Amino acid sequence: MGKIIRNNKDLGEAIRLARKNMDLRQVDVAQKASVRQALVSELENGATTARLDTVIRVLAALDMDLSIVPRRKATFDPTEY
Amino acid sequence: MGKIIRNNKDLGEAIRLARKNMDLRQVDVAQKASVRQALVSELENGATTARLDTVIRVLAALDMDLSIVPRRKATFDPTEY
DNA sequence: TCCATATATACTCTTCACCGTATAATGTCA
DNA sequence: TGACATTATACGGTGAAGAGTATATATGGA
Repeated sequence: MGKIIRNNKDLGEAIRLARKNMDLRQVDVAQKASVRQALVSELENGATTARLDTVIRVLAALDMDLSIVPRRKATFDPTEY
Repeated sequence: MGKIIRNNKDLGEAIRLARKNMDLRQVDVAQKASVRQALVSELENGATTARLDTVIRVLAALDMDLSIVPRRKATFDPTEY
């Protein structure tokens, strides 16, 4: 169903996508989640390994939830190294 | 579908449940995830705010994945304060 | 091209997640 | 109840997440 997150790159893509879909700026998300705009930028670019509470707050700002699901084979990604 | 995670308590419960279901000890999970047994204990008890990569590794050791889903109303929990 | 807005990067500082290690507390079972 | 297995807690050390703040780069109109 939802997007599987196995690294910060996955997370960053998901966050940016969700933000664009809601037509929000990084500052807006940052405010809602009580973090810096800089952090949102870093997260979207997969530049940092965030803490769980941070991820949850940012996702909440984007009306998303973290969820735990049984593992399935990852969808094939030719760009993966 | 999967269990929604909105705080470390949610995470801890999910981890412990999954571990029990697989009939594993904390040490086993710890080894698989390359963390200390102590950390698994702390996570299960919601005693710490873990980092995303840690959560992912521990969940992977339990054949689980993190996933992002659109937010829905939380299921009613009478024990919530 | 100039200007405004948006995003990325930089720097110092503080806090805390996690480590290694050890041990206390709790369960389990003969 | 005693021996063993499992889980919880303790403690000093280290690295990095995130804050605050400032500024350097895009990006997009007029």
